[in-house]
Amino acid sequence: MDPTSAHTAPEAASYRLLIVEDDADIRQLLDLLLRRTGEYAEVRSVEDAETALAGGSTDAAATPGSTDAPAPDPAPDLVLLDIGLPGMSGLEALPKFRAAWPDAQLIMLTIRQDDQAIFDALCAGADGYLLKDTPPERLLQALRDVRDGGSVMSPAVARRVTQSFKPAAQSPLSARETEILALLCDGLQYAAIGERLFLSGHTVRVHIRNIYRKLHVHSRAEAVRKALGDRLI
Amino acid sequence: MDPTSAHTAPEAASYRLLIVEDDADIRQLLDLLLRRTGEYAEVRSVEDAETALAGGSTDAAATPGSTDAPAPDPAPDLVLLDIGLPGMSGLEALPKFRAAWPDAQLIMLTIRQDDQAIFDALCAGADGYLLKDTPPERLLQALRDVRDGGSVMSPAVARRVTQSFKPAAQSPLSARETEILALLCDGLQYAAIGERLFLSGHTVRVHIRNIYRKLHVHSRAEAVRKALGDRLI
DNA sequence: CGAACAATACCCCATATGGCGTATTTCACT
DNA sequence: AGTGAAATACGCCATATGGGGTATTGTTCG
Repeated sequence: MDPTSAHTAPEAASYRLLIVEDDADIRQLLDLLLRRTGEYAEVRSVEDAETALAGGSTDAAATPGSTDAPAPDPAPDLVLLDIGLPGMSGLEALPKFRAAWPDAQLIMLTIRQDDQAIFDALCAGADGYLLKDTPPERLLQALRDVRDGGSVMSPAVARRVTQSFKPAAQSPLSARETEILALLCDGLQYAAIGERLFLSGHTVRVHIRNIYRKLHVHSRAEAVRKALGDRLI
Repeated sequence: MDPTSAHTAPEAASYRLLIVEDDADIRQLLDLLLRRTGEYAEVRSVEDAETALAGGSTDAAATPGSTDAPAPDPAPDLVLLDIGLPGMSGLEALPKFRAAWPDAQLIMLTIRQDDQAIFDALCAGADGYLLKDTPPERLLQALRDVRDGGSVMSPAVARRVTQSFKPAAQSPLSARETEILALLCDGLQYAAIGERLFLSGHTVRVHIRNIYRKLHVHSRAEAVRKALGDRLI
């Protein structure tokens, strides 16, 4: 029943963490928190993406057990990545991390919760998105969820994401126009749409003309883009 | 620090739950679990969507405090909705619930974790998606997150969702073709694309022809649909 | 070294598209 | 009773589109 122990397998194989966070205080706090759990074979924390990709370790001194041998740093299994980094931003770093460690779980850990950052990160291939105000217990739980093959999003982030799937609140289009727009998105041409709906091609054309006017577009390509982007269909 | 008390405001205003679940055992278990917290002004549980929308209560007998007056059932603030319901499915019920209670949070609580169910539900306007194997403590935490304005997804569900944002693993298109496809999605025509890329319209046309062949489409509309749907751009 | 592909550029041509009209009917709202 | 929007249908016409070719130049890979 204890939520902190649920799903916590008896120390799965070696599992390596990498923290990329420029703020020294937060970085060391995270480093300490995650080390203390004893759940991870390695916790490495660096201050920027360049260092992470180069293999260096900012807080190496905080790891008494490690030798000074420049171990060829095995791939991390999970990366906690800040967005607001000096130099290469977390968003720019995402694809590079993905290329460097294809099997690593890349989790954003940032203060930003605007749509821009969230969807940029997800579209760049982030496997999760946590906010920095996540309480320690929940952060640990989230990382366990990721280790178990799941993904995680802070509730505020999940809200943005679920909202993004919702159909447009109010479409400027009539029911008939929406119906025709859907067929247009399927690539059907005037006559074909007409056959489906038992209309003349002329009528379909008028409808599409009205759709273009209402959506402020001038071509099928733009109409399809807007229809899919704004979830009009 | 206790994760079960974090974010739990001192009994916010009245907050009503509605559970729609056909399995009597599960329904009563949920009902009991949620009532016991004392966090909710009302916990109503019904066995199908029709009953929920009609205002009836299957487990009314389990609510000793309630009178037999047919109260005009105030709108619930949060609905836990199963998908595999007898009669109207949870997916069909979603829009009706949304229409009946525009401000309610509609959270799926189901055993299904296939892409079909998940994305159907989200596209139909679900505010969250939890799996039935969610441990009780985590279910309660999730509902608190929802009450606080967030959304929730079980890790396995969140995984599917985050994956859906990732760019296509391997596109059949060359870099140049991808570039041209992007401009095509913007609604530009041959000549305009050519101007942007310092190409002749003829060349653009050949590229687009090749794109069509590789994507198995025959029109701009289909190409745009596929490009956006498969995240080729 | 040859095959295959990517990228560039041009040709012909039937058809689809989109901008501009007009017109009728129905239905809702004022 | 009138105004407007939606849905139906038709016209003209310049241009864009897509299916079919050919050709040259590189690069890459076996």
